[in-house]
Amino acid sequence: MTDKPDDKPDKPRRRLPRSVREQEILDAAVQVFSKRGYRAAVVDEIAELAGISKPMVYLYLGSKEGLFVACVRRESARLVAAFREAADAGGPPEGRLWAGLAAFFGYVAEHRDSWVVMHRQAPEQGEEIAGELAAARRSVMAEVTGLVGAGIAEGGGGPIKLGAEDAEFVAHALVGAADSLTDWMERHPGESPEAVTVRLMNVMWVGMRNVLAGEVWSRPEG
Amino acid sequence: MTDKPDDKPDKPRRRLPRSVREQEILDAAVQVFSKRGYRAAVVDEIAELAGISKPMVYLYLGSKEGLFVACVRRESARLVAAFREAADAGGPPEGRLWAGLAAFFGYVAEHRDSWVVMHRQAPEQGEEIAGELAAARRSVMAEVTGLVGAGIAEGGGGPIKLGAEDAEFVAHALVGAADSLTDWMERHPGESPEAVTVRLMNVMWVGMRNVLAGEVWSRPEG
DNA sequence: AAGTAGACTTACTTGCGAGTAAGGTCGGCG
DNA sequence: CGCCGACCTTACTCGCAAGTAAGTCTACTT
Repeated sequence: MTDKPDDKPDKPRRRLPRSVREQEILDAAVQVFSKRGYRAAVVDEIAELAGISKPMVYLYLGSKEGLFVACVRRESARLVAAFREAADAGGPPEGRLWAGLAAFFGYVAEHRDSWVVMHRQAPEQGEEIAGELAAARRSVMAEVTGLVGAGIAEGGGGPIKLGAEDAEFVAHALVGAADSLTDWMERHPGESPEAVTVRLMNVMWVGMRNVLAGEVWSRPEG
Repeated sequence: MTDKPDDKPDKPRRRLPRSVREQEILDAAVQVFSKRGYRAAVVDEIAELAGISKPMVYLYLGSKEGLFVACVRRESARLVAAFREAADAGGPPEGRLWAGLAAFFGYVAEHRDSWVVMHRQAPEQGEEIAGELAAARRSVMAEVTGLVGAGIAEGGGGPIKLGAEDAEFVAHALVGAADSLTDWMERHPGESPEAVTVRLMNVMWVGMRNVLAGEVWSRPEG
């Protein structure tokens, strides 16, 4: 409790190498940006949460904007990595899509801040920020589109022909649904990410499969 | 309407009754909030866009927060009204869901600002704001859940039993997919809201229908 | 015409938060 | 030791934007 000068660093000002401290700053920034949004986030709060003072943040990350961009880059890379690792396993596209989505839900459930930061920011100022957010979304979307496209190609023997545009459409629908379902998951803590994935596959994959098989829906009349 | 027969049409410094001016302020506010996000939006800009000066905004709406809340209330009421009007027509739940979703896409395509304001704001500060946004989302979700539930009940003759929880799940997936697809629509201006709705129904409704008929998807094997 | 109420403005005050200057502390190494 | 480079701080500046005080203008009533 009482701080000994050098024996047991219970909670003294730890002196950390830059590489470590930078990651801690990013950890704190993701939390605060996620909670408050970019504009309402206060750099002082991020610094305090990281256990240092504001000038360190500016020394290491340059500016609030640079800090945010670094967050988005790191977090989107993490999500894409999680998705890819799960989906890169062999097997049919169906199983790989399942694995990818399950990884997605698992990631979002466990790192909710990360997801909110990279996907739920208002289209606020800054060409730089807008571009970085767009890039992050695009990279996630590209992963999903790839898998969906593979699924379409596999089921391509039927009477319906679907192309790249359709894969993009389904990918958008899937990602949007997944995003919205993270809210649903919060109100249903009993449901595991895997269970949610199965539910989603039941609605969307079965639909796609049957469309490919020829069961096309069309507007009743009116 | 009728031009005053006095001086320049260049600067028509119109004097408007409060009820009218308030609506113009809200129109401007929705534009600016949508473009910049709540926190980055500047009241002066809203006032200028509405053709008046800042104190009028405060006189009529009380505060920036009050202004935002009023926007969210008005816009979400509009969207719900559009959805309800389309979906209240008779016919099978399937057709009503189609009509509701088509109205939704139509609304979002035509009043993009409105949608962005009520659904894409960061979870910024303010219990008041957070509550209002949550209420807006809930009212939209409730509409969709109702229709989906009706669809489930109609198809309830099959071997699979789905309940209120499942309707809520599907509604979340639908709304999220619809939200994300508004981005897709921006890159495919050729696709009408109706066409997008048909695509979405093909993926999701067909899936739901077949799940109800017994075609359950389950995870291949790990 | 004179009075009044409500629409509208200019010109502030105030606080907050991004960014910075200037320096403090600590460990290692000649 | 003494100094160097890294980590880290206190204590500012300064601009921007929320909110307001105090008044002006005009349409309408009597």
